[in-house]
Amino acid sequence: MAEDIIERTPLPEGYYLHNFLKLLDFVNERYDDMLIENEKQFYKTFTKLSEGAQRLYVRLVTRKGPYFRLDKVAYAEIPELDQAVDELELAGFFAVNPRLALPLALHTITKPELVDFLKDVPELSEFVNLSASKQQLVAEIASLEEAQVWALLEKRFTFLLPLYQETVEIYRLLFFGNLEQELSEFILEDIGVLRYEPYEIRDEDRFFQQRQVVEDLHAFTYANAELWDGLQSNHLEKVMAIGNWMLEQDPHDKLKGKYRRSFCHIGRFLEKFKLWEEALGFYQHSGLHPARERTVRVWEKTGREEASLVLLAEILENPFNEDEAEFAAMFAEKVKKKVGQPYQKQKRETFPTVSKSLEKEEGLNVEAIALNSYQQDGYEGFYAENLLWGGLFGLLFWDIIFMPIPNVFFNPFQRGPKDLFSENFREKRTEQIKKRLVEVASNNQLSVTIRQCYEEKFNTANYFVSWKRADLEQFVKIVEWVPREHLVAILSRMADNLREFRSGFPDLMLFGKEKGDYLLAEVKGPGDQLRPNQKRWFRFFQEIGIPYNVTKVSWADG
DNA sequence: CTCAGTTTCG
DNA sequence: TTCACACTGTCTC
DNA sequence: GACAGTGTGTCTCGAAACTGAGCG
Ligand SMILES: [Mn+2]
Ligand SMILES: [Mn+2]
Repeated sequence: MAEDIIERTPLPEGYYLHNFLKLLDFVNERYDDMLIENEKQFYKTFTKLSEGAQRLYVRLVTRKGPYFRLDKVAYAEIPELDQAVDELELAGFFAVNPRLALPLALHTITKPELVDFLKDVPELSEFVNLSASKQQLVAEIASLEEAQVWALLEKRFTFLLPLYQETVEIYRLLFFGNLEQELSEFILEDIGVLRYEPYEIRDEDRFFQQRQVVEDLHAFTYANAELWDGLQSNHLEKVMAIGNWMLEQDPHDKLKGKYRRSFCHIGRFLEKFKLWEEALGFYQHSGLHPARERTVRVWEKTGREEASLVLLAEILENPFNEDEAEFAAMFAEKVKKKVGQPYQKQKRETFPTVSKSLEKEEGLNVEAIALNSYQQDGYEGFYAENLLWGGLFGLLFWDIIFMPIPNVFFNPFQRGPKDLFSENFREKRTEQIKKRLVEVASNNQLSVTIRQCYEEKFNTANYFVSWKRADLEQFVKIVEWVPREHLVAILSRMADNLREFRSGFPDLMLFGKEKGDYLLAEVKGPGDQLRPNQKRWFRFFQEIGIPYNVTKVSWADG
């Protein structure tokens, strides 16, 4: 493969500063009207610093920190370190020994260093247990007289704190459109990790149109990160505090969707604590799916069946999506039955099922065991699920995904257009998609086409193609074995709404002896059941005549 | 010493 | 900050 | 056996360095 023979030339010294300046320049050029005075001043002052100072600032501002210990900072390409530090402090880019929070400063000191330090300082060591864990030690020190601890620490250590962090974040946000991506994106191509599609970015395409959105997104990103921390650590007070903060915000319309999604997560979290009314409040402010579903369920289990029936009727009238509609249809009958209203008996939906009694094997999941069994039955096959079908879509529609249409590409490091998962993705590319589907239906060289795309685009970032796990021969097998009208039907449905139809594909792709002889199998072990999106694909397969089944595995004794 | 989780770096 | 599954308890058939 | 709720592993670029904890 081509990537094996790429020689990696070492990156030029100070490459990170070069990239940082590229980022700043890109933003300055594009967003001059949106930068505030403070940010423009940052740029002016920064670019006047010596190269060593600039390098040191970028080195540290891109690290986690927030504190750094001067005695631990050393970079071969910054020989005059002390001089750079002085310069940065004088110019206001570093604070030296600012007293932020003790735990943050203690974080820069390893446990052995900390014990060593405490042993020399009887004023502190008499109050702490030196054999405690580091976490405890930090907590104990933090509970002592703060000014005294700071003074003692500063006698032994010098702490650096890069300033203008928020300014740098605003620049990053303006460049990437998010805070997940970092400066390291710039070198991924240089070092051969991956490539980015060279799509066209027009001068007038900007991720942000208003300063307000930049600031609102910045604030949201911070709050949301904290929120997720609270959700994952089961910290009720923290989640409540952030939730209430979020409720008080009045962000730009473009941010409302993000807040609403967070409200749903908060509601679910509060339900776990049986805080029904609080959860309902967040659902009411959300409005996104599954907020109404959760509202109905909470009402139902807290004796408000009548209200839930009214909301269920509203949902059925105007469902948010297929998932919500299916829920409402099912749950309405359940509630009617409960309150003694006439209801329709729910008929169980059945799908073609193959039952297999197989032996459990150490280290193999149920999908692999089922696949083994099918292979013994004479099938050829592999584990497919969403990655394979997504990958196939990504390869066959590559140029359409990266088509240069207005306002979808904003920086050189995107894995797809901004509207990839929006409802009007297809609408905006109607003709191209239509034409491509005709090609898929009729091109008798499709396996060649897919090989070419695979080779040409190998390791190029694409939201749908996971190169690490993609297997060209599997794509080729599908293209050769699955009847084209089936392929077209599946791909067309995906293109309709990539958010809804990128998931729910069956686990296994199985092939018989002759072309056209194939099967999609969703493996279900004991206790597992079909998910709503899996059922939706099955109904679609049924309609089209695509062969599929549920493979129910039970464990044989022995 | 090993081991696992995190952070840095190119 | 997604998707699918494992595991649990409850209810219904 | 269906359904609901809860929790977990997985996605991350990968190698190397660093850190803290537990073990013998
Ligand atoms: Mn699966
Ligand atoms: Mn499965």
